[in-house]
Amino acid sequence: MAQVPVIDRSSTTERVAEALRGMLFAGELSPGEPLREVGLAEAFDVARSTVREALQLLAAEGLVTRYPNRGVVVTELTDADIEEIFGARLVLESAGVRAGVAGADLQQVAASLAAYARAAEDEALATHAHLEFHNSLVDLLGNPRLLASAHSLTADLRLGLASVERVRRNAKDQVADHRRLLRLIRSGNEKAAVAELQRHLAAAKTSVAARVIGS
Amino acid sequence: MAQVPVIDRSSTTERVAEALRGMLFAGELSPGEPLREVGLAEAFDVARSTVREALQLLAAEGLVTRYPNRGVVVTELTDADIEEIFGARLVLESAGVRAGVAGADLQQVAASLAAYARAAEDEALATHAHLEFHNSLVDLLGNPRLLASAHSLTADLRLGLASVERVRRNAKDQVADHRRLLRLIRSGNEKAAVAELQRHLAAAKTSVAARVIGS
DNA sequence: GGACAATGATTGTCGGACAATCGGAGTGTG
DNA sequence: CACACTCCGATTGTCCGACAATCATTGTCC
Repeated sequence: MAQVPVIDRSSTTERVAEALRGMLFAGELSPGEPLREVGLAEAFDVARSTVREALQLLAAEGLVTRYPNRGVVVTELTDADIEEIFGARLVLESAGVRAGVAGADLQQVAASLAAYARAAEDEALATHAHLEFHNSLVDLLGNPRLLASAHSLTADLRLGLASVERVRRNAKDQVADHRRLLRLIRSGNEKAAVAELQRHLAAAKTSVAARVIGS
Repeated sequence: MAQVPVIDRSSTTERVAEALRGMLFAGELSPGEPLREVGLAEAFDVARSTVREALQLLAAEGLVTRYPNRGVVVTELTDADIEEIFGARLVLESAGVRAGVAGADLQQVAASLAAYARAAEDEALATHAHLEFHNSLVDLLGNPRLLASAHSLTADLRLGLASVERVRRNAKDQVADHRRLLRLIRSGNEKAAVAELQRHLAAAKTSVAARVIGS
């Protein structure tokens, strides 16, 4: 069978959810902003029930929060949330790093790092590529369920970051930071690699917390 | 304010989902069994849209699986699923064990073990208490998101176990097994504690796999 | 000024409707 | 008999309209 054009077989609900995800990550919707069912239904020209299902999907992913009888709002990250997210990431990613040190194939991690380096100039792309590198560490465990958890965690973070003006450090430095981590994994020194990851995440956490809180 | 009876403020959707969860864990619905929207709507005497929302909730939890245009069936665990679940549990629970060795408060773990010991005689209760003990290990990390992941993993397992006749080992032995793990955590020997957990989970995995596959 | 009642907006739930899709039964063809 | 095709019933996906329940807010009264 030769090249066949891809047919979109997704449901309306899924397409609405995807559209909202895009708006969320693009920062077009700010944390705390209410998402009204009727308004969205009219805007997308779909039925209210379809919007409800899409919102429930996003709620399950943690991107939006449902307040019973009062509607859905874009999830707002508290400092406790940020603490939790980075704590969970440390658990998952350090497990991935250990797997890497123990011999898991690092090809995908290297590819993610290269993609990150290429995207470093573009703000929006860089954030995505950066988090994908971290997720690729978790993927060293070869466990789809853990990878899904990691994706969920980083998605929540993107949510908080999208709406904030980017005062990021020199992009080159950022990439170099991650290159060092990969080098440590390759060196086989588990202690050092995990310690570097921990240091990196701790720094990122304070950076994120400073930007998100009180916004 | 004196004793006030608790008012059920849950939505109809949530109550339907809870009812289905109960039936799932009780084994009244077998893996692979289709859940028809109209049938459930009539059985619970609610609207079809309400059933749809409840099913979407359960699908997000992984208890049921949605096949587009063909409906929802009780999730069937393949051997790959079991591999994944136990792999993920090892990551989460070993992280919890490390936190315990490092000094996290073990009171809740001890309480879960005691509850397990009390419930050991009743088949259904014991399964639940057993998994709650393991979840309490993850809770040593003090991270609600990781605890939620652990709950999701063990819930999926209960699903597979509920429908299978229980050929379990002597309950006393089971409890003693876990008591040993707690003792190792208290001893402060990280290596030994993690190794014991790994051994325990590996044994459980083969036991579960033998019971679930080909059912 | 604060308890309280009226109001308006929004969600939660219901019922019915219909097109799209799927699996399977039946039919024909080689 | 194996295979391809068509038709059909069952079920889901999506839409619409309706209404009670709930909440935040505004306005009222003492």
